Amino acid sequence: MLTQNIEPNAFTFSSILKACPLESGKALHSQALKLGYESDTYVQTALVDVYARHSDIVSAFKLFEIMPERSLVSLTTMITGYTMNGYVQEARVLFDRMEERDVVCWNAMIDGYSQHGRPNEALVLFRQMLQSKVKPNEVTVVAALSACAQVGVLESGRWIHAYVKSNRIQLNKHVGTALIDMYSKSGSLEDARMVFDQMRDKDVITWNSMVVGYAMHGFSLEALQLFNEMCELGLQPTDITFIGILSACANAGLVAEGWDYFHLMDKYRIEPKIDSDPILWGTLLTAYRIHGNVRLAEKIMDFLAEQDFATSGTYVLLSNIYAAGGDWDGVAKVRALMKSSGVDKEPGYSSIEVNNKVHEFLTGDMKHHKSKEIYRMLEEMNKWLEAHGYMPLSDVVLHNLGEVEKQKSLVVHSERLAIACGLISTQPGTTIKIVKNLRVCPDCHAVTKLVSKITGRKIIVRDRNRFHHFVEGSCSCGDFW
DNA sequence: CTAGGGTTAG
Repeated sequence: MLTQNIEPNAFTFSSILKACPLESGKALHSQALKLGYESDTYVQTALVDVYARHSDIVSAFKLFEIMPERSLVSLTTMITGYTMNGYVQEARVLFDRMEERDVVCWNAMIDGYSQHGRPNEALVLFRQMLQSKVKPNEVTVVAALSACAQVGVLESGRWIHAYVKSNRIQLNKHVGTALIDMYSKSGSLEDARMVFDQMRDKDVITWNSMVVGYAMHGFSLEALQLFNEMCELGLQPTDITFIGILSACANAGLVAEGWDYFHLMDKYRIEPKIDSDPILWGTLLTAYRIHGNVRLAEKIMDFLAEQDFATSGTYVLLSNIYAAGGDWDGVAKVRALMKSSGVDKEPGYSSIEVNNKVHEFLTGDMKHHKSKEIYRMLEEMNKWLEAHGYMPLSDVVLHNLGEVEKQKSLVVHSERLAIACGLISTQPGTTIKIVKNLRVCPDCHAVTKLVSKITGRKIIVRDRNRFHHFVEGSCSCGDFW
């Protein structure tokens, strides 16, 4: 166009600016200035978008600031730009100042929260949207379902599913996959599978989320079965599919099959790749915990601290390695190190959803309005455990306490409080679902197995990485986690 | 003509 000496107009600029690399964006920016399109609102908005998409939030904001008129679209573009780069609060300030809001702008804000680890705020905003006169659409429910999946709130997720049905929101690929993901992360594989089976228009991402769902729950054979089905249908598995089935093989101890699938990756031209070093080091530390190799664990830890890879999780892991060997000086050393490096142990909590309300528990929490009954139930549970000859696994407790105190502190682990709450507030025989922010501790794992046996209840626990289905005294993870 | 969706092990 330029070589033919035809002058691009504002529309040309804004359309080319969509999906263009940063350097071309900059070039187009100066072109637009030369041709006098700098005050065109479409061009300006597209430029804000280009800069924000390439993490140049400063340039984006500079442009946004000098725009003579702020339209709904330009404000939404800036909100999206902010949230894309993690400036969720700044986005919210703009959002709150808007005089009118349409569905896209609500979606941008809700999704911004959801994609940046603030699912509860996403859900609060979603409820506010329902009160407003703007109707949610497919995009809204996908963002809201993703938030439900993160928090693990099955009842709220179900409500949104019902809302989809009764408000003529199309159950397209995106909505369907979000539903599958929400159901499996909220502990209901049955519902996830039901949505999966009902969907007519499935793509590889839909299949992946079902495969990953099965793998996450420890249903390895189902995951492999589904993988075979998708291959027979001629679908090309992706790296995520392989993550799902390889972890399924690992959890089920299917070593030979694991290698077969690993070699199959070649056929689909998928390169083995590792994209998160710190987590891999954490895995190595876990292995050293299992094998009690303190010296190597220390070496790794020094390295991690040096590289700024150390997280509260890796410190706690090292501390547990010391604690398991009775090295309380080591434990104290790690504590001091955590303090000096400004890393806090992430407080563990467990939550349970009862009647659409989420009840959250910290260790030793007394804030619940039914605390008295919950603690009475805990005592009851202890009696059951004692009668079954249960020995507490007190090694796992982080602190240097006497044996009696250690056991006391195990008894009030947040997971046990949540289970006690579930036992007193749901019908006998119903499944109890718990969500935890950390990994399950070995003691709580053993206790939950026994409680499932004694009460005849199925207890489903979602921890930081995966699901545990406790049924009749055993767990779907096969005690491997 | 401008803005917005889904899956991710250890």
